[in-house]
Amino acid sequence: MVQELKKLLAAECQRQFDIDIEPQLEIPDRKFGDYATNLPLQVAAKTGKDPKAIAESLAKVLKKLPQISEVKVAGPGFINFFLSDKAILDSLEQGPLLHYKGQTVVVEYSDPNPFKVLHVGHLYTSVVGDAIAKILEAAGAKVARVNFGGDVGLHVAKTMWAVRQRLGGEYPEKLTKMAEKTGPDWLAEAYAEGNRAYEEDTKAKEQIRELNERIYTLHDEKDEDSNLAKIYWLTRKWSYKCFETFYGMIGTHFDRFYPESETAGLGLKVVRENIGKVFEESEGAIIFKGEVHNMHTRVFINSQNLPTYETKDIGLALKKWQDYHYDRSIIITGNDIYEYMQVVLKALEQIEPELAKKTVHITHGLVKATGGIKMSSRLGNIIRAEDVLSAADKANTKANKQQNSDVALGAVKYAFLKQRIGADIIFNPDESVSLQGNSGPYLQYAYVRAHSILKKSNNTTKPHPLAASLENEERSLARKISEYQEVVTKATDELMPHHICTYLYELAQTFNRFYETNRIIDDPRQPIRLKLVGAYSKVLKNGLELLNIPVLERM
RNA sequence: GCCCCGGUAGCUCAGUGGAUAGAGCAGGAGACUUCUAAGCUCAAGGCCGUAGGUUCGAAUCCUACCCGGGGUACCA
Repeated sequence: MVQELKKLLAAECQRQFDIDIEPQLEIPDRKFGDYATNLPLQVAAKTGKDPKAIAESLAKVLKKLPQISEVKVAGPGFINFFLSDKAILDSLEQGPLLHYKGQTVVVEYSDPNPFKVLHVGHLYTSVVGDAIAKILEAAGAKVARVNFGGDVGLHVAKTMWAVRQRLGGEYPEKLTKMAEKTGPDWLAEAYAEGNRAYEEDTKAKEQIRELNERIYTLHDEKDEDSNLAKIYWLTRKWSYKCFETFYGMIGTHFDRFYPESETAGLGLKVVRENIGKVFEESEGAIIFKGEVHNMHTRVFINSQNLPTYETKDIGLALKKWQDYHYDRSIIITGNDIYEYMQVVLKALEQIEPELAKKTVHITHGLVKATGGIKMSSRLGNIIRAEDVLSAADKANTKANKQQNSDVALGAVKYAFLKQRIGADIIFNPDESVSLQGNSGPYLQYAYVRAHSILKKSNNTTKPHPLAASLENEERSLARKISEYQEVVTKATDELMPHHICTYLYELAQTFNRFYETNRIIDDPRQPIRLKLVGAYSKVLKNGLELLNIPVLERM
């Protein structure tokens, strides 16, 4: 309906004032109306005519429409109007617009590294990335969720070095006794050790660099039998197994994992082909000069002749294209690699301009946890993802006297998703779970209440004609429900799921107010009210599903 | 130095050109005891980092500066 009204206003501006303009309809403070537009001010700016006169003239047209009940001209040239009750009732239960229909979108997120710890930052991007993938799917896109991880590179060599120290040499048989469950933490500790040694001990640094080369070679030669290879493949398997378990736990999945070892070859080939065109040699390395593009220079192939992350990322971009022929490629990472990615994308633009044009890089902040979550110094002062989940579970159990991992998970997800993507996130498990207000459990509980009414009504009601008009509080609820489609569209256009959170919270609040003072079952207005509760619970459920927050029928 | 991100109520955040800047938490007051109270109502709380500028209109755009975080050649 919004679309129709916009179109009509645009046509009217064309007819009356001979200008081409795209009208914006805003949802203002409720007392002003259901919609407001500053169109007259925009028209006035272009034509030099009096905005109030323009407003009056456009208002006349709106007044004639059956879906509009009241139109007012206000302030310096706003038009405010109310929808008719019928128009509102007709627009309940509108699903998301399918404006991504027929498009393929690759969404890359989470990106944990094997051989390192799966930390709270990975949990965050997993939740946010999943929500973005979901809203794109709801808009009709075919979405591929992909995950990029460094199974080769300096950090792997650091871990391998410490593993070798711990085993007293390259003795894979000593590892087989270790349970897969404790393996990942053991590796993460080893990484922290290796990293320290790399920085503090020049001899260790030398050995780590040498190991780095050996690990690349191991891939090139498809070595599975040497002692180092046996250690490598076994520990690598631990990591990937741990990732799968984790994604299962938070209810997400990936269509494809791209280990760096699989993108390095293609990246190297393409970078080498473009030496002299895009890249150049400098101090024994192959670099991309960023300064001409107002960026900084980065090394793509180091002087050991090994690919850096940059080259593997170029390989990844090309692989994704080969695999999916996407219309859009979305990459979600921390903002610490913003400038890095700018350089990589600029280099990609020189090689494959079309791919760079289709790529969007979304960056988010750091998660800083408080409220009883401790950093692990053994892992290098890092908070593990599972520590956050278990802290939330504990806080919920304590606050509500019963354990429910769906509530705890919903609380964590909502706490992450409700904030606009970009700035750092301060996460407090106590607040997200045990406290009331704008939280995941509040929304889950709101759904439970609606569900319980609907369930009860199934047994008691007979079909009845609906009331033709709405009472005040019914109207507020109905109006809020009908905003859903616009909100989801906005979230999809901006790739910002937090808009949905804000909306769902306001919706639940509106419902709770209504519910507090109005009977539904055994009330003369039962039929219309049940219709509203039905539409409300549908929208709430749909919204929570877009965020991948568990929807419960009982709590 | 240069580049990027952030700075809104005691705390955590919405609001990114429109009307009197909104929520939650914490602290204060209250109603009702129900279709699930993890709820509802009311009051209190603001130099929107600072100073200029653009505009009919600025938390929002521009410029400079201050504070916090990040990046800046062989890490990811």
